[in-house]
Amino acid sequence: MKINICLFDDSPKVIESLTTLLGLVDGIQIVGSYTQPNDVCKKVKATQANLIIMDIDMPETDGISAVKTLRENGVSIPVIMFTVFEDEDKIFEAICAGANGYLLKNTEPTKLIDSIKEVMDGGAPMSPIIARKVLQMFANPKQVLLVNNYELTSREKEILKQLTLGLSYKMIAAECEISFETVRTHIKNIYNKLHVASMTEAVAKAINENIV
Amino acid sequence: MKINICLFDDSPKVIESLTTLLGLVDGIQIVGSYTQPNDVCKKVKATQANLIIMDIDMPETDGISAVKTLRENGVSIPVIMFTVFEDEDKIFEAICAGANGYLLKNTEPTKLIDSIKEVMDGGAPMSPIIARKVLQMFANPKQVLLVNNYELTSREKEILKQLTLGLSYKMIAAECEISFETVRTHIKNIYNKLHVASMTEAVAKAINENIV
DNA sequence: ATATAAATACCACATTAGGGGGATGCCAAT
DNA sequence: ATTGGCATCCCCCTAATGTGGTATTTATAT
Repeated sequence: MKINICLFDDSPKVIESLTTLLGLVDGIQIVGSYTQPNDVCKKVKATQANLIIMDIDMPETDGISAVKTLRENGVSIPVIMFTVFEDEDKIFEAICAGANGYLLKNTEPTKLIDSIKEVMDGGAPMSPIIARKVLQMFANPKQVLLVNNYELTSREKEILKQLTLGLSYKMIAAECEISFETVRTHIKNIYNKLHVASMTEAVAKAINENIV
Repeated sequence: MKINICLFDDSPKVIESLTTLLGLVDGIQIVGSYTQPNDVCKKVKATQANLIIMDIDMPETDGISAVKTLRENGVSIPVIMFTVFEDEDKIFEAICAGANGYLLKNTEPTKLIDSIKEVMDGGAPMSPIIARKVLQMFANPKQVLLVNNYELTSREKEILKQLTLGLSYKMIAAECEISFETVRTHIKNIYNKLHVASMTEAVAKAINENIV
């Protein structure tokens, strides 16, 4: 089965060289190339592509948003990010957006072709540096965590933790061996610091922002 | 610079075939092979290896624990997991333990050699299926690890979603344009299905298990 | 020595949430 | 034709939360 590629890159040079390179390979053809991913869904559908190669840094719409748009619209054909960025933010965002591969622009032609085949076989080709960083981020998600400092005291954090476990005021009082009223006081203070007004909001915030 | 490999695999056959294969490659040599990773730090140090290939399923000590032990003892030389397991749990654990690559045992010899070179160049070689799964886990860490089917109806999910946003019964009623009592009924049903008895538990479960 | 922050505790009052019912209309599957 | 699931609505009653206060003790910092 033929591999039909839809290419997005703001640099005509890149489009040209990829077109030349991939044109030489049997079973691979570029069926559409665009310098910006506006109306990305339409463009992809029009070309009947079964693989997308997407630059990240483009004027107007960036490639990561474009991938997000595709996925939100139910387009599930594989996308390889093709970019110069190797910082963790971009990698993280691209993967979360739904990219299936991440290659740096300095990738050698033969590697690029291998990667295209690999992604079509259900793989997830990544440049070595990228793969290493992905594993690091995976193993050590702390860096990716949100920075939030609500200046909760240790007791407050402890009680917030109990809330996220579904304990009631009474149960927390028993658990911490303090009075019911003290629990109420702490929770009032927690609400003030988190700017919330209910247990559910506090719990949602605590879990989502990894406070506890 | 020579690549000196320390190999751990409980199957003598695997050790033999890898020794034969890698022996043919210039610049690569196996400097130690063991059928179990007991005293893994000592063994690795003794062989002066600069790369470890580690099976997962071994009697006594498993390969993932061995990697953990190495990392805890400050041994930072790259480790490639070499295994038949392709389930998410094992992949996840191996990476978190500190593995730098993850290859399936059906990897072709040429790919294996490429991967060894790649990991020594700072990459993170993974078999295509593994790479794909890593990205999936990365993009959506919760969904992959948990299988939840509480059989909530779409309306119930909608209301549970509102709960996680911190809305009260009243506010949900207004938002969904249904009566307060209907909201209560839905929430009672949600609690039954989730086996919880309070908003906080429901919210915590919903967020943690990615139900909404 | 004295603010300051944290943890503790209490009261009063209003609002919200939770558990037990029962009931109706709609729609799809049998 | 009837059953079952879903969404809708209502009632009663109790328990739990939220909001507004005030107050004591202890440890730490100025």
